[in-house]
Amino acid sequence: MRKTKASTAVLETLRGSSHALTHRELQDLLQDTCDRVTIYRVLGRLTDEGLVHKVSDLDGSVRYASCHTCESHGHAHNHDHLHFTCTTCGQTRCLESVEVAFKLPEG
Amino acid sequence: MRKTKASTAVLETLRGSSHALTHRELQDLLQDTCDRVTIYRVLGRLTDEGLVHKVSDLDGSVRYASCHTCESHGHAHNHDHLHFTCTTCGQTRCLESVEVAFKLPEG
DNA sequence: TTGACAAATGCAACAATGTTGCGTTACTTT
DNA sequence: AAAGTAACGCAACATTGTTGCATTTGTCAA
Repeated sequence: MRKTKASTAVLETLRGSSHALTHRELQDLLQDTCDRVTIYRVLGRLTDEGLVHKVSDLDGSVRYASCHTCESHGHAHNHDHLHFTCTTCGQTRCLESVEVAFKLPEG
Repeated sequence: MRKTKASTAVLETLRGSSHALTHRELQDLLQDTCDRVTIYRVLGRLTDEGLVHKVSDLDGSVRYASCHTCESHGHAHNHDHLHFTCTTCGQTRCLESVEVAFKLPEG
């Protein structure tokens, strides 16, 4: 993946945000840095690379967050952590250090 | 909420399905029973009433499932349970009896 | 440093998903 | 059976995401 104006802008914006951003929010923040199609493509690549992860909210809106804890792990890293969405402000953020326990049924 | 051809058809279809369905899948299953806009509106009402719940998949697709365990509880019931998505067949279903434990951080 | 190749971009067009307005239909209640 | 309103169909619109293709721009090797 090449380092371009668009890809660095998207990644920087996500890294600078405390919470997960939608495509629309990124588009607004990036103004005329690049085309909206490019944002979709950059997000796709960043997600593939594991630098960013895709979160879908309870209401169905899709958000992206930079991968703070696992960004150096390359392709095989995992994104397993909770996401917390505030029902008041609507912001979604990663809770990377909260552990979850559950037991899946047989089979 | 009135009992109409569309609302009963949607609810029956969801109840008859072992897994959560997208709007598109419902539309295909219901054929010419009603308009696609009506399906959206029925799903909205059923969700408000608590007869159905909305699940958004990891990939961002929105699905609906009938509420088996809590459908008689009316407005104040909760939908708290896990959803399991098979990465092979893509089906999503409710795991209503699996308990989850985690500890939210202070504040 | 330069030239070449492939990756990435912009633009236009399209596809899919979800929403709104409005006149008409059909549940439900009295 | 009549009346009132919720729900419907249809058309139009809005938003979100995808694809094709010609052009631009990183990157790597000579």
